[in-house]
Amino acid sequence: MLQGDVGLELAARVVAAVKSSLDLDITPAEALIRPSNRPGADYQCNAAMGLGKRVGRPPREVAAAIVGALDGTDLVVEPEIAGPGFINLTLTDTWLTTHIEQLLGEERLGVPVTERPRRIAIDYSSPNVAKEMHVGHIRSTVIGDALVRMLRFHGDEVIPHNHLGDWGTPFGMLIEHLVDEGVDADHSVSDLNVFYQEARKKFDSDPDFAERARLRVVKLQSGDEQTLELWQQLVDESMRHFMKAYKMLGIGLTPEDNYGESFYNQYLADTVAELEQKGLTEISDGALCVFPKGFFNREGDPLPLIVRKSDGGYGYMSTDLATARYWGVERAATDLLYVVGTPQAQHFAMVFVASRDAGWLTPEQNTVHVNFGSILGEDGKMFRTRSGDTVKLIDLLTEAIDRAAAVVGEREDLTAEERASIAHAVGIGAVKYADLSSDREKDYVFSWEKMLATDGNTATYLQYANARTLSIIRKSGETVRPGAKVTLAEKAERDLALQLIQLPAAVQAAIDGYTPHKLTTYLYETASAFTSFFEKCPVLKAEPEIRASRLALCALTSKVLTLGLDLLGIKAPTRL
RNA sequence: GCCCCCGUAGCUCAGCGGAUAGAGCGAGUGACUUCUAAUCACUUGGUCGCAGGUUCGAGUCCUGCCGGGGGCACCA
Repeated sequence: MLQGDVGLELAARVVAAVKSSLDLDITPAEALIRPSNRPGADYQCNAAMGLGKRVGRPPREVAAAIVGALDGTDLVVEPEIAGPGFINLTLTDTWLTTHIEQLLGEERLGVPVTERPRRIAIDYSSPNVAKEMHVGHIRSTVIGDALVRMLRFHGDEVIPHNHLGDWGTPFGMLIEHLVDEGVDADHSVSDLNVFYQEARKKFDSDPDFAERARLRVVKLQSGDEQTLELWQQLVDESMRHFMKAYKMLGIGLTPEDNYGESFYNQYLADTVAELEQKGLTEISDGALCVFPKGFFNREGDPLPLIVRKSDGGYGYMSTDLATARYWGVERAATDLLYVVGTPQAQHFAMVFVASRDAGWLTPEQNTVHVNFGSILGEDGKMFRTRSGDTVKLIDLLTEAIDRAAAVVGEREDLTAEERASIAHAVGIGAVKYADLSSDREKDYVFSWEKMLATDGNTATYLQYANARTLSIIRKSGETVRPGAKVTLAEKAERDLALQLIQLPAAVQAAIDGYTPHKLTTYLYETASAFTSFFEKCPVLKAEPEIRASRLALCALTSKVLTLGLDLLGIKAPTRL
């Protein structure tokens, strides 16, 4: 049984052919196997041109030598050499059908488990306590969750952590405001945004209050019991809110995954002491700083990470160094992933350099800022939190579900419960998919219309295709069994089959670059290949053998779409 | 001023150094008594920001420029 992608197998064959015909050692990557978009060719090998240069022979001659030595009769039909030296590879129908038949019985649909699992600590979501989650939190939360799912499926040990903004100076004013409002009034923080804004307003306008807030910060940091209790109330209330959003979104984060700023607080003094001990710090403008090499401010002077502020307090830079130290040393993670917006790129670059200088991370340990573009308003400007016009996350999700419900409501053959469940899957899926289906590094213009669209490259389209596959199978009254005989007569059937075997490559590509959109693109193409097949190839009315074969294709399509969507954190309802 | 990211069809976006740059939306024409029309087929649409360079081959790599965005000392 072939594990993984066919492209890898083809590459191995080409490597062997190059060795035997040209006596050259090349890597599988150098075999340059690519899926081909040429009619009639499934894959192509682009190695001959480069090798021709290397051995000083015409590329077409090299291509002919490779083809002559290629041991691939079980896999591909006689390859054809085209243009300057492209080798067109077409899978035999025998191989393709056999492979499809085998995949039907395979839980992982051909995706291998990694042989070298890693321990991956991933920081994502990271909302602020006492602030309601808004659209700006979608990206980190949804992308992070998808990465967790994909990496776990890949076989890695994944440790998610939610870096809550639950500590620091704002909590002085928040706690004082809580005291003013009456500690027992359990509804006092029910609307977190209003609560925060009121506290802020009082802090700015009432010097008395501001002074109390400052004193409260000192109490908090010195561990005053009563203050900690109040603080805990704020955190708990916020967590209830976060969990509500996570539950709606189908995000797996729980309070167990909380590693907020308050958690790292206990490590800050040691972290800083260690930096001092290693001679990496210096005092600048009264602040204790680390100056990682290669970073400069606008005057051209070295740019610091301020590890202890001039007032003796610790800021986010100390905390982020403490996280790198904690996950790199204490938890021995092999990979540290931070799903945080692009604007913080320089900050993370500095933290990574400083952490390596401090010896907390070895060269074998990867640090990746899984950055993503900003959410922009319709005006193309940054969607600022303080603009007052932010869309609340819960409102957005509710709206998305309502819109989906309006369409599902027309279905009369479903129970109210089914309709609600479908509306939820479709609405939430639309929002998540909108965020996962484009290159995460690019900025994102917020638009209801785009986010809730149900046509084109959207979650709804995939869910719809899946529901149709299952509808056919349901109506057939049969269960498709592994090993069901498959034949590929029509072009639409073969196109679909070829698409279905490429899941492993798509998953790997998405994992390699932490780029979920590579998977969404593949799934969209798969759904598209299915709908073409659906239009052209009747299943239930076909002759028994064809019918069985097409049912098998439907079944495998459904498995691929369902698994793929699951890796993205999107539900695939059996009916729509 | 320095650094980072982006610039592909009217719009939103894919595109792994390979052949004639692809989808969706929009617009136009067809297709539901037939497995779900939340669909499909066909048509329309491009100086890949500009100029050099590397290469057998550049949307993709390098340099410079133009345009947009972001970051650049005690907020995160």
